[in-house]
Amino acid sequence: MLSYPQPDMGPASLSKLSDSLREQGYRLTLQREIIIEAVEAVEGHISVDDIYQQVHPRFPQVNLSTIYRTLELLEQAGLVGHSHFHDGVTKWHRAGEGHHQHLICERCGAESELELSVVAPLATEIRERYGFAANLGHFAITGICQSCLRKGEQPHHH
Amino acid sequence: MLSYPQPDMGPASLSKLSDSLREQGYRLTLQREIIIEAVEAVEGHISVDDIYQQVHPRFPQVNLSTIYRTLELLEQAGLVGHSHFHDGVTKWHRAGEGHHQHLICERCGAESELELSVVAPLATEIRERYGFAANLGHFAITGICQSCLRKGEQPHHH
DNA sequence: CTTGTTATTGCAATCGTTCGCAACAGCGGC
DNA sequence: GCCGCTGTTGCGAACGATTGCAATAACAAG
Repeated sequence: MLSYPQPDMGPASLSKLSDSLREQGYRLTLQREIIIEAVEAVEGHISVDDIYQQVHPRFPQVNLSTIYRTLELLEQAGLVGHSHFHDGVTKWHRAGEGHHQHLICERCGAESELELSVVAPLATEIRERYGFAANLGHFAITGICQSCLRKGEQPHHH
Repeated sequence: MLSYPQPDMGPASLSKLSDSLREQGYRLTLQREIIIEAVEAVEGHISVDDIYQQVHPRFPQVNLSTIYRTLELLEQAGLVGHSHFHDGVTKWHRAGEGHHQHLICERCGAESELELSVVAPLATEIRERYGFAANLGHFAITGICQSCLRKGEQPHHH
C-alpha cells in the first residue's frame, strides 16, 4: 500500500478499537488505523469531513470513500455510531456508553442528545403501572427545538 | 406558469392544507396544490419519489426540486412532518392528528394504550432542561409486555 | 382587465454519500 | 524471505437531495 511514514505508532499503541477489529477478523490496514485514531481522538461527535481534514495533511492519498467505508465497518462491529444533524451533516461517535436518546426537531431536523437519566423515571413508571418493560433506548423523541420555537414566534417569509 | 388543465378541483375543494398555506401568506400555486393533494391522498407515509411518480403522468413538468421545496415549506408551516427510515429513504406524512401513545410488545406485537398523564412529566422535564417542546404523541414505546414477561422468565437475552 | 412587484419555479450545477471495478496490499502458508 | 488468496482501496461514475439564478406566474393595486 502507500508507504508514507506513519506518524510513529507501533503495534504496542494499537487502540482498543483496532484490537476489536482484528479480533473480529478484519484486516488492519494503515488507513483504518489512521481513521480509528481520528475517531478516538475526539470527544463527542465528528463528521466524515472533519476526519478527512485531519487526516489529509498527513495522508494525502487516503480516500474519502475509505473513510465512509471504515466508519460503516466500525459501526457494524459495534465500535462507533452515527447521527444525522439538522444541517444534514452526519456525525460519528464512539459507541459504548449505552444507548443515548435523541431529540429530533420536526422543523429543522436538528438532533440532540438526551440524558438517559431524564427518561429513566418514565420507564419505572410504566413498569409499575402497566407491568411493561419499556426499551427506551431505541425510540426517538420528536418535537420542536429551542431555536425553531424562537423563530416560529413570527411566521417567516422571504 | 405552465397552463396545463388542472384535473378539476375548484376553489371549493381546496384542502385544509392549502387553506393553511394561504393563511400563512404563501402563494397558492398549481404545483403546490398538486403536491398537497398527493400528500393528503395517502394514509401514513409517502416519499418524494412516490409523489413524483404519482404527479408526473398528469404534470410532466412538475420539477422534483419543487416537490422537495414544497414539502419543506409545508413542514415549516407545521402541516406535514417527515421521518428517516432505516433504508435511508425520507418519508413524509400529514402532521397534527391525535396525541396517542402506544406500548408495543416486541415479542407478541400486542399494542396497548398509555395514559398521556404518565408521559406528561417527561415532556415537562425535557422542556425545562432542553427548551425542547416534545411531541410525545407520535412515538411508540417498544418493550416487553406483562404476559410475555411472565411467560418468558428465562428466554433470550439479546 | 392591465400592470408591477416579488415569491416561486425549472434548470443545471453542486453537495455529500454510495457503488462498481480494477489495482493493490494484508496476512497466512511455504 | 517469497507467494497467492482475497479483503481492501482509489478512482470515477452515479445517486438522492439541495441550491443559485434567470425566467415566470401569483396576487394586489389601479
